[in-house]
Amino acid sequence: MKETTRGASTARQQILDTASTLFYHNGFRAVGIDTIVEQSGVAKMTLYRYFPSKDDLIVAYLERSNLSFWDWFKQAIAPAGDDSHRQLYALFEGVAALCASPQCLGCTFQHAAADFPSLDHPGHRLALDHKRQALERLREMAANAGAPDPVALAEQLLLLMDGAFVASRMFGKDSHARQVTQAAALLLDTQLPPLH
Amino acid sequence: MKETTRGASTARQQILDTASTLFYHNGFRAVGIDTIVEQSGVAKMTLYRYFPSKDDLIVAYLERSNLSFWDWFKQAIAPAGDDSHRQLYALFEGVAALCASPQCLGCTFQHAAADFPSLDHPGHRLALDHKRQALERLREMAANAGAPDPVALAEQLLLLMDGAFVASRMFGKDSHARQVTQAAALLLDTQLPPLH
DNA sequence: AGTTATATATACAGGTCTGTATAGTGTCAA
DNA sequence: TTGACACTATACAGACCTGTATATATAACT
Repeated sequence: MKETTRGASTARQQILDTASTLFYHNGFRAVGIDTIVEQSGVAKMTLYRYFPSKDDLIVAYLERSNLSFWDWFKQAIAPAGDDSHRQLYALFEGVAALCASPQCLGCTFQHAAADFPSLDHPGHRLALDHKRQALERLREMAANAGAPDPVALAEQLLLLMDGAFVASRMFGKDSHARQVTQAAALLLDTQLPPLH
Repeated sequence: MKETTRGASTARQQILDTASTLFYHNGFRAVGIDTIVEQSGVAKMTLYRYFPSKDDLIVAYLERSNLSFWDWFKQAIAPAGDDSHRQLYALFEGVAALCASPQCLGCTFQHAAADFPSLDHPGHRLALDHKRQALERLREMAANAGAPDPVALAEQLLLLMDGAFVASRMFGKDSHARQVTQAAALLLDTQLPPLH
């Protein structure tokens, strides 16, 4: 049998799209199910069919956000080809550009960790997973680029990246997040062998 | 007339202390007035006498948090004496130590900005004010230390500091926030004239 | 003793929240 | 035509939220 009819998947998509915007802009606790129902144009029972609880919806949103992040990540480093050193430069140019875009409101995983302090909550757990993935990916790139201590470099770079997202959330598109490129470049220049 | 009797000020203090812990741990929206009333041991009407609305209580909390931060700041740079260059080193050793302490749960102004996205909300406004003060203070120190571009250096350092607080909130006391000292030192070494 | 200010206890109004219950509509396929 | 399925519309339960109303107790100062 066809497992999804046309209407079924679009309703779910519509709910998730609406919830994403609302969660990202207003925070998880500030957005009620009723608001998502109204703005998505579906019936409440349809929402609860696809997402049995609000937490389930939050989890679906965060999982999709994680995938979106890695799509963005790949695209940001793509111009640098296969050279990890250049990829890291390109990445932090991408971060600055992202934070300068008007629709950027910081990192949703930061907000999830703050909104759900308990480590048991799936929101906090997914936020942690996301940051661990970021650390691992940065470590890998740093190692490929020849860093003597790739773990340390990756951790320092993630500090800058998260700092940039904080700045973006607080100050908007004209924040000091623009300095992330320069700061990352200095860390890279000091801890990587020179570009050949 | 004496404007405050003994009991009056301790009740207000008790309310503010309790609210501080709860807001910092659980977030602003997650904590209800009734919870603060219960845990502080005062009557609800007493709370509303000192703080006519929850927003007023939040404002009082954030203003006191700002003062606490600058107390901590002064104490963190005190061992470095009057030398701005050494003060900046000491500051970021202090940030790493703070983030490594078990009671650290990140920066409450980050949480305020995320919880209250509207720039009109006093919570967001106070968060912005706090970060602007931090930028200005760092710029001043960078200038005193002889930085050719003190604004840029201050902005880069604030990225690191906020990144460290994010790490602390997410990962707890054993986070990559420890790398903030090393990263800041590299930025300082590159952008300040050498220590005499 | 009497006045005033401070704090308590408790109940409640009116709103919002998550999640459920119920009944009905429209569509597609056998 | 019948039945299965996705979706809609609406009402509601039960909890929690902010803020107020009311009546009372306590303590200090005159």
